[in-house]
Amino acid sequence: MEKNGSPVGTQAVQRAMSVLACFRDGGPMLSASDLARRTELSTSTAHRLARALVSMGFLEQDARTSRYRLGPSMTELGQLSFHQRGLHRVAPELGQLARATSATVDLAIRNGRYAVILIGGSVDPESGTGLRRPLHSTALGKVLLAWAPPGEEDLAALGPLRAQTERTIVDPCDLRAEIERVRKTGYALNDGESSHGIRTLAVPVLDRAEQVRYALAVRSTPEVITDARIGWFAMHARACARALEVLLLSPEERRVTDFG
Amino acid sequence: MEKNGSPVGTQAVQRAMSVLACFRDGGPMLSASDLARRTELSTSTAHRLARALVSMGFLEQDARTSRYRLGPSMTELGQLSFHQRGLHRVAPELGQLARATSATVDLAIRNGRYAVILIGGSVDPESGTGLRRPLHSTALGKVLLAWAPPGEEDLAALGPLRAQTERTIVDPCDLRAEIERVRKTGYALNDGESSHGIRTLAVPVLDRAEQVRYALAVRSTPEVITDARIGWFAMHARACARALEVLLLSPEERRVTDFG
DNA sequence: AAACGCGTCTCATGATGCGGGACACAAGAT
DNA sequence: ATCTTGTGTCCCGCATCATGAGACGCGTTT
Repeated sequence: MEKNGSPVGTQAVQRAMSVLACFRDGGPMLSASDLARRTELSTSTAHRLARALVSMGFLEQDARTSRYRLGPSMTELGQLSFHQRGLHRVAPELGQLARATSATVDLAIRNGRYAVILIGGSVDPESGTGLRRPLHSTALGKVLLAWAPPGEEDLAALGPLRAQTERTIVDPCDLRAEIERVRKTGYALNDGESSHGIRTLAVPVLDRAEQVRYALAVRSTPEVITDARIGWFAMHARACARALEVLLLSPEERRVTDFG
Repeated sequence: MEKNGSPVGTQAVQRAMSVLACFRDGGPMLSASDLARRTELSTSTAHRLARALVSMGFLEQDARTSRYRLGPSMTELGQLSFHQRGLHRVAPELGQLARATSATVDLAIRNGRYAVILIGGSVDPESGTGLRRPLHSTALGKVLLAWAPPGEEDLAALGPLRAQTERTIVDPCDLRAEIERVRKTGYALNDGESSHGIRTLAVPVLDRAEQVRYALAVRSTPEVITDARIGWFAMHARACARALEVLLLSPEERRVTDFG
């Protein structure tokens, strides 16, 4: 994938993972040649890796079309990690925030050069569970950059800052300044920088080590999130973030009819 | 993992996946040497694989303890596959069944030699999201065996049928007969075969190809699920299963405040 | 019919992953 | 204090393993 650090010792593994990573952007079902194209591997290699992944349940192959999709092991380990993070407990809180603000609410984590929305409540193509958003042009991303853990705060590692709209911050210096502002004010704003007529406000969510692990965002139009009401939205978002922090900290506790 | 088919061409990948698989049974955080022990790999290899997985976000390493846990890519792809399967839409239905029957409800998928609970609403150690249950000693497992897809119906591949209680079916012939009965009646029963004083009833959930993809179970004590009421529970479970089938088939449709 | 695209498999080659071993560090045990 | 045991980390030569060209059969398109 990235031509970076890890020099040797793991080529096959990296390639296998990049096969899995295809499903992030590609549709839910990909053919063997799709995989070969997307990963830029030879068909033999892609095919062999896919078979290996199938044999361990990380992919599964449709009997009729012989196309691949993410397999039960992926769902299993994903659910496991979702629960180990305690994320199943936060959904009700997010719904409450969505209703209180009449906005779309997303919870995201950083994964490499992207903010990944783990729980999201919208159908619009820029929000919703599973989506990967750029770090420099979204409120979620700015929050995750502003309090990035040591080793991940390098803006140069983001590569060229692609413009999504004419308001997108494309100059690294401007981005640095913006991120400094986010750190000062405690929240990030995206005012039409990733798509026209959409305004997003995001705040950090801390883990037990007091490090920013997730970002919480409310999205709506500038008519709803007006300049005058930004403070109000920030307050609500932060209150929700604090509630999430408590939920994520607290030990396991479920009832029989809980299905978050 | 299994010493089966795939002869060559994928050793590194299989090993990397078996590193990930450690987290199924092990705790949420494992040290490098834990991984080496569980995978039966040399410490060098386990370490190198773990590093590779970290570099791609499939694992993450705690800065303080240098132990590993499942990483954001795992959560991301897991959530993606969870949504691609449409599973986020079924939780309310499961909750309703749980309330209607005053029982614990679990939805499971087959993964190799296990039934994996993808959504479960209980704290008891035999139920709940993420758990792996044997196929031969659970109602969920019997359902998944009874309508196994071609290539997975071989009971011999299950290995020795380990006894959980004195009622567990350990003879392959008995299991074959039991499975035949499940096919005939349309539901499976587990009456203290995996743990004393627990009775479970499971029914199949079909996908769009009319194949059994999931199993749905209600669990309680024999005092609740009495012999006389088994039919009633089966009916309710099947009704819920049908509702799930419709939900899983229907195209994407969410509202802003949905947080399944 | 011919030309494509696709999924699948084989096989010789050498690049790649392997693990013994070394080192540093920490926490008990003697 | 010194030894012991368990860690996490990294190097580096050897040979095992992954690699990709190519072949084959099968549909669909031209």
